Amino acid sequence: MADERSDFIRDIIEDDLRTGKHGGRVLTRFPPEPNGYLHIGHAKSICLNFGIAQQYGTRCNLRFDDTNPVKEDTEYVESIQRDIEWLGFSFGGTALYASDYFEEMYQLAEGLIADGKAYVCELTDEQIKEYRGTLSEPGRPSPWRDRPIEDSLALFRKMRSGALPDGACVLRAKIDMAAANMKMRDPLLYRIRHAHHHRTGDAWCIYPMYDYAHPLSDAIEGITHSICTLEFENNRELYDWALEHTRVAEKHGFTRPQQIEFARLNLDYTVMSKRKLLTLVKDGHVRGWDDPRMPTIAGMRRRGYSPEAIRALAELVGVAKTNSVVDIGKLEFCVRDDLNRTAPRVMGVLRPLKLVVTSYEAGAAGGAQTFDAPYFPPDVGKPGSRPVPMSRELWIERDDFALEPPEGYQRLAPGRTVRLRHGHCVTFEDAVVEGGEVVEVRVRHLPETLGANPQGVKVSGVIHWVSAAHAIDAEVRLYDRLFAVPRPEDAEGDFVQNLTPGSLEVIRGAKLEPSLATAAPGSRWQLERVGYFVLDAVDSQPGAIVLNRISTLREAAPARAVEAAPAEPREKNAKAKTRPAKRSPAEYRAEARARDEALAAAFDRLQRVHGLSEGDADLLTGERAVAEMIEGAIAAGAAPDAAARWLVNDPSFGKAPYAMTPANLAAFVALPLAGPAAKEVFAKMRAEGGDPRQIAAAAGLDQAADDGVVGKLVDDVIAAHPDKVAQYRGGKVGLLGFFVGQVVKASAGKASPPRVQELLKERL
RNA sequence: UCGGGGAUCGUCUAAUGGCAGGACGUCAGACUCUGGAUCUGACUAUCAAGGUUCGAAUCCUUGUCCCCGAACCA
Repeated sequence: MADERSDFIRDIIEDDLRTGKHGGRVLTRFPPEPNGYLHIGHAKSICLNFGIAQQYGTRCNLRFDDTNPVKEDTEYVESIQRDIEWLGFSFGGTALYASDYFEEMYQLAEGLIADGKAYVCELTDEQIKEYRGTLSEPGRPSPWRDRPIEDSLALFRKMRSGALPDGACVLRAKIDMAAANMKMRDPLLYRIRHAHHHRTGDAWCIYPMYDYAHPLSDAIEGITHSICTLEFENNRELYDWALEHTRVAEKHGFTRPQQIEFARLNLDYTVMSKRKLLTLVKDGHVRGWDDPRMPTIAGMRRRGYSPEAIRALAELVGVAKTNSVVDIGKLEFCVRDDLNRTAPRVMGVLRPLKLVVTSYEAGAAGGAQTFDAPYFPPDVGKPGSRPVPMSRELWIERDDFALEPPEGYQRLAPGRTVRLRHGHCVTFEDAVVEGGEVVEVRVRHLPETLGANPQGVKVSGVIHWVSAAHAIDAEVRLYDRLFAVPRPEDAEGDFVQNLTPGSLEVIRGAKLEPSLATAAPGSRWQLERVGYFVLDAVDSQPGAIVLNRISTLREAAPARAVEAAPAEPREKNAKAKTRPAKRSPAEYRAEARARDEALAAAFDRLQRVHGLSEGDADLLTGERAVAEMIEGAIAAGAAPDAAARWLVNDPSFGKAPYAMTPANLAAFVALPLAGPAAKEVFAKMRAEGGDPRQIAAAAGLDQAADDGVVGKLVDDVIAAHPDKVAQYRGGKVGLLGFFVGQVVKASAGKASPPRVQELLKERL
């Protein structure tokens, strides 16, 4: 893997490696819950986590997140392992299980209780919900929150002992019922579940919640980068809380893992949620989890998609934090791109029409002749060929003959000559029509046209064919997109209403060339001019071949059906509608001034006395610290507009308290500093305090470089980039910024950019 | 008492104050014993407005839109 692509997660890992954050270790994990089949969205995550492990020469743990016995099953454990290995990744043959850590998690929970960090709560689930408050209202503490530690400990042990029924009580973290992040309002750590677990059997009747089990599992294994999807952003604070207060990583001699969230894969014309996929299976809209129309790994495998194609898609779509919906065409591209290079070409006719070559001898063998046809076209450059028998009676595709050809039709029609792929050219003689339908076409072959074009005759195209006497029959299953609309989950009503009505078409009398008789189930082929197909791994038998269409060939414009996908206005989702409106920072500042006369007075003064704009005055009077800073600086002699500019454009505005004094600020704005140098000094003064003159002097920024020095740097930069200079002189004036940047960089920030620009313009 | 994220060609994704680039797609052409593949060319973007700066996709402000969070699910 020479040019490994990067992304923001790999950037973080690189940084951590550089700084030695995890002692140079990298360890990822893929943590599915065994409650469903893996789908293409999981594939992206698998490629990410296992891909990183490969790239850094480490391991990715497959860990089943099996903390909810009522939903989980070994059937899923097995399918998940199979799918990961099929995708081409290795987890060392042994999967890990969160349930293996139940005892340690339990002990750590007792520790939390002993530290006063957790308590047993006897509120009912309705009460817990009620006490939790809402998005815009704080919660109230549970009456059990401050019960004695000993009581909680005894009760927790009783929970474990099995003496308590489901729902009697739960273990909760004691964090903050008023936290703005609802995940931190005393979240549940353990609940009672008298249920049989697929691995631990009946050993436990209490089970840890995800938010507790997950960080602990990561830490126990020594995971360094715990990569998950965006919806867990709110959980990160709790993830860190659990690590901090159990100190579990430290107990295992590891650094604490870091949770990083990325955007899950969404594909248009597809649904991806486990619940909806389960509905499709259970309600019989598809033939099972491995139905070739399903976006499951098992479905795509049966459809004939290769692991390489799926990995290529993951590579193609990249990793970022933007919610996105990937064009399903990208998947199709990856599939075709892979198959073009790997699938041998053979011939097969889906909807047969009899073609009689009258110039051939009559009889069963029909003056048989055999062509040696290569499996791959020259551009693919792979070896191999097979014999293709030819005879008097052939099958051709019904679509490849037209009595009245439409414009641009490059196939057989009255008066025309076409090439039989790998064989002769044939010229139309006659068509037999019965009941308005063409039932037979008669042609004469041109003997000298094997490997050569006929003299003086136009060849209207190339069509595929199969010798009728030698053909083998096959069932062909043509799959289309499962959903007819780009976003099946968006439309109101049930998503199954958006199913494509004929997403599976079964053709029974297809005719294949005889070489396919020995093809292996699961093998992939291109039926030339028709598409890519795979012998169905389940239903295809020797003598009774079943082909699944993996994909059509890419079709050029004239043949392609115009598919209009009108962009319906998206409807806001139901949850978004219930969310309370937020107030803006501007509203908060206005409220602060209404509350605080001093702020209101400053707001007024800054505008009327010091001449600041209303906008700046507003920003500077939202809180005391800022108002005092600007007014203090002005009192110390600072120009009001300059001081205001620096405060208002401060990247840390409102994020951190000022370390500088108003006098520092006043001294700063009086300094003859500009450009990056000024920013550097301001940032340091703001963060650490101190006299800006000293800061500037210490950094050597108190004096701008003189023209002589700058002039030399300009000459150096011009000499170092002759190609850019040529482009600039050729009219690419945008490059001026590039040159200025180079010179300023070379001067370590001392050159004055406006002066550099002048000098550059003179000399370019 | 609301909090956390996000917005760059039609789509996905780069550019971490200095040339808005790549891929998919679309269109046009070349080539072709697959209407495939390949090749060439074209197309199209920084959510909006203000500000800072020699220079802004990137920094600041305001606004708009989207996603996530109130399971004893993960």
